[in-house]
Amino acid sequence: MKKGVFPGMENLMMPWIGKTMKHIDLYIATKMAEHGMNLTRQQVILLKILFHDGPLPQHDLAFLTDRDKTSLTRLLSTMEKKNLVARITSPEDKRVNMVHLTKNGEKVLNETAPVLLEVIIHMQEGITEDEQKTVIGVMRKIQENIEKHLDSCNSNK
Amino acid sequence: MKKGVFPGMENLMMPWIGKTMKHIDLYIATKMAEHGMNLTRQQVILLKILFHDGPLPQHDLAFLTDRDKTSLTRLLSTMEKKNLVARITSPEDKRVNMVHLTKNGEKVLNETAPVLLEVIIHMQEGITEDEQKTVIGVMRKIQENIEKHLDSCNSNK
DNA sequence: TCTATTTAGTTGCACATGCAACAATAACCT
DNA sequence: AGGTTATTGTTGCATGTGCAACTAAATAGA
Repeated sequence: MKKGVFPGMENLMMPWIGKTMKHIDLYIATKMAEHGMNLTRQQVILLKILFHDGPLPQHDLAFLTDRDKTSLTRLLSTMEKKNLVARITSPEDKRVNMVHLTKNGEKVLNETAPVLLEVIIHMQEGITEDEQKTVIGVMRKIQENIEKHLDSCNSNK
Repeated sequence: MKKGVFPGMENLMMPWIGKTMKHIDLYIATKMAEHGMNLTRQQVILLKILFHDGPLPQHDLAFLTDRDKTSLTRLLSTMEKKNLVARITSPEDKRVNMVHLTKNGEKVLNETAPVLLEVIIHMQEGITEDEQKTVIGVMRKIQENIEKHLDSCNSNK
């Protein structure tokens, strides 16, 4: 039996993108586990952002990562349990939680870097710069298209 | 604040692919909801496969959709609750559940088709055939790369 | 034949995601 | 000042995902 060919969908990007992303997530998790780390792609990205752009309110983190605030709440809860980040209520605005990278979080991020680099290099083998640019351009275009059509739906209401 | 630019990751495909897929899933869910349907991308794909390739064991469905058998178990449970599919134990091999598309599932799939077509057309606006082929080729290549490296890891053990 | 292994499917646990509804706080505005 | 509105974050509920461990059934092998 052939694997992964949906009837009438062989030439569509959508199924390919979805499946590839699933593979990437699994590969990252596997590689992390190999190095004794228990981190998801999403967690690494959050660590990276916090390292570069310092303590940030949850609202900003959700915006930057294009994630629903409720998803971020739970992602942070997971990471807080692992002592990667810390929530500190802002004194100026008691509604706001400033999210800090902990010492441990910084240490883990550093250990993560070479593993992630290896993953990226492996994934990109045999793919040209031009192809990568095309892929990024198309992804951007798809997102623009979706936002455009979602907006026009909303304005119809 | 700029949205969606991870420090040092602007030129990597990975974050773009992940985010695009999230947008696609949301767009599909929104469009389905607009037409009074409550279906995810994953459910539609399963319906499509069952329609074309008839009743199938869960094992085969998991293999075809490149999904862990446990994920499929729960995906089917959701769909069974909605009366889209039915599990029927095979008389020849009592371990096997043959998954059937129900009458309702077939009806829903038919209603789904035009909506899905619209979504695909919207998403692809302004993207050339060549670009799509490149994207699919790159996705396939990434998956091959990952499988290759995962295999070599396993054989090292 | 009778045990050992393999196979198909489920369940517990952990993780990620979004919508609706909610509480707490701040800002706005009359 | 005081009520209304907006903002920030959490929780309930639903969905999808995978690994480890399990049950039940079939198959292989001694």
